[in-house]
Amino acid sequence: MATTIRQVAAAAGVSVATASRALSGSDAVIEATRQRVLAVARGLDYTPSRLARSLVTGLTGNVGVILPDITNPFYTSFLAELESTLGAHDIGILIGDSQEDSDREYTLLQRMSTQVDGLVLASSRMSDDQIVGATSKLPIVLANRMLRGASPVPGRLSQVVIDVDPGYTAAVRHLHALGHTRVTYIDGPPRSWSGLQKRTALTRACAELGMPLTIVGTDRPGFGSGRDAAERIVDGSDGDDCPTAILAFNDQVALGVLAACRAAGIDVPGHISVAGCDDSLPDGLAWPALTTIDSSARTLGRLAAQAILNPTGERSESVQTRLVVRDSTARAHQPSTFHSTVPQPLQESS
Amino acid sequence: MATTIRQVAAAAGVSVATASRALSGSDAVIEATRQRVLAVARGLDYTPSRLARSLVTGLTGNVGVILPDITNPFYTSFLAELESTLGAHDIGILIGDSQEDSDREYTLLQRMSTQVDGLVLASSRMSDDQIVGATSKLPIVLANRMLRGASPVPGRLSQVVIDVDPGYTAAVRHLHALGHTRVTYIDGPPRSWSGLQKRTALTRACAELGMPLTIVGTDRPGFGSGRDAAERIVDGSDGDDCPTAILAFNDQVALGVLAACRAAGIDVPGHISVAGCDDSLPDGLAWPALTTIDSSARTLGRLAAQAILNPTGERSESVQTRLVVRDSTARAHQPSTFHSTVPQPLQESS
DNA sequence: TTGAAAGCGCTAACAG
DNA sequence: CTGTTAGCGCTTTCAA
Repeated sequence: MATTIRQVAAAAGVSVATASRALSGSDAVIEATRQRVLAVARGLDYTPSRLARSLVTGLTGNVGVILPDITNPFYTSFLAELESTLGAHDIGILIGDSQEDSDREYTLLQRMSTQVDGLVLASSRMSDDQIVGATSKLPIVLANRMLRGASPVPGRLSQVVIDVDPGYTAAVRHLHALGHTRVTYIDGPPRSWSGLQKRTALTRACAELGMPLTIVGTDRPGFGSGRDAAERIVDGSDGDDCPTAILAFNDQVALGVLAACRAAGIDVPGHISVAGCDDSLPDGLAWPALTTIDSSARTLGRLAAQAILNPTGERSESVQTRLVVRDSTARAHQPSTFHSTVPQPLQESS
Repeated sequence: MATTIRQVAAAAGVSVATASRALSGSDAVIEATRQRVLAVARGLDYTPSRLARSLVTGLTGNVGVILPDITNPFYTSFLAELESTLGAHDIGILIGDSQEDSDREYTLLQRMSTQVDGLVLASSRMSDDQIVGATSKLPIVLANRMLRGASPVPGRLSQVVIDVDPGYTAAVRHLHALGHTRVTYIDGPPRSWSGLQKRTALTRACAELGMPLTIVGTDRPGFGSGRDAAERIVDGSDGDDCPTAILAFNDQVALGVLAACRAAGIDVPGHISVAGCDDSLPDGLAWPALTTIDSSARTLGRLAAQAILNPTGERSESVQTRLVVRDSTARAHQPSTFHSTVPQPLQESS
């Protein structure tokens, strides 16, 4: 059995109360006593039980983090920043991977609820009602997701998001200026809030410029989805309706697009321009260097950590985005090289 | 305040003892009573406090996982498998990122020690003594690391590792058979146990074939390190001592090597062959497709989870490895042609 | 089959 | 400044 505070107290010849005070750095202890207690504690290799402490104080010193896919670099960066910021405050992290499944997310939330002081829900797939309901058990930080305006935001809910609008709008304008006429967007998972934001921004920006937009969905926003989607796009097109540019939900998806193009012998950016989102790739990973939208998962992690550390009631912060132009986007390929120039009507599913 | 078992008991008209029994599925409760308690509990939205339960049972239902870099896909896969396996048994996970730092690792261990039932140390950078010492506080599963034979292995320590020897040996023989004469190995972090294994396997295999081996180190085993190391290798060599093949600590490093070669106009595998380790890349990510050593982080995660679930005293399991030949390794380039300033086409006759 | 009571290890009044 | 006392929410003897 591990050493308890009672043994420390006994060995130091003081009461448990005094031992507790000495150990927890209360100033209501004379220095000599404190030193004695501390020395004894060290000698006995005493580690206070956070469990017992939590039970009485009602504070656990832990926060729970639930995310859709711990294998996705976006969440991994987010988590790294969160962990290091909170770790510096001696706060521990309970982690749960919901695997994009809202039921599993709820189960995890339940399991964590009695052993954490708060919860960070990254890209939650739960309904607004479920989330609002959960705030009655715990303070919650919603990351990369916002409640639809309608529902009243409870006091114990913070929201930190990435405002993708400027970035995606700039991307569309950038492509338009380069003469692109048909752009396809490869979206993220169906229930993704940020996917909705991106679709919305793109739809608006394209409409403003009179550019047709095609949207295709994926289940998981990774390399494989991007590659598969791009293969379908390329295979399913004759020259006429093949997009001149592909925008992706994130850099991983864009990487998949680049791979599919390479495999199909399609030059990027010669024939098709490609852009990603997150600016998450180290220099040189993508070839050609990927035009992307700078949206830092790390920054989001920091904001989430601050919301946890500083729960000033409801709050809502957002990370700005901007376009980073690199080598994967260029002047549009001349349609004449394709078979025909007659524009086709494109369906749009948003 | 959340509902307590006392309130449930009161509302159901039974004692807390009975309520507890009903809730925890003890058979010493008449069915009618159980149903009543359960109904009341549901009505009150009761969630049992794991904290309180832990305090009395001495079991937390959590395990801690400490790893060197949560941003590294290897650990991320490992963690995903671990989380999902343990999650299925309703076991929670406390996570800690040591950032390759053994002091931080020890701090995390301390912090977790009173709120977990066991600890998984992935690629621990702590000393054997520290690890052995820690087993007195907790059952420990060492993943991707073994104690040096000397120290007696305590009963509460399990070790699950990847046996890289077959894979790296096969890689060396493969290169030798292709006529390679100078191979350079780009290693992982200084204190890495698996790095030591790899160096050892390579050194032996090369010695057996009379092939010289150069080893260069990195701090963090990622894309950037691989790229930088490869740049140095290429820049620092004139044609004569430039390696004909580069082996890497893992696929991320190998990816960096590929990028550096591409940037320098060096053809892979025409001029230099490259191989990674882990077989962690989705098909199409690397170009050319990467020859690698199949060593599954997921499998390691599963073994670690089993060691936690089934603590049959000391145990030691290992995952086997084998070479997966793809397109990044080929017949060695003839030194005489190396000095040409123009990159050579891929094909080569033999 | 149920209930009363004794803690798990710790902190937080309240006295002294 | 220090000690005594009462729990935090739960499980688990031990009796009934």
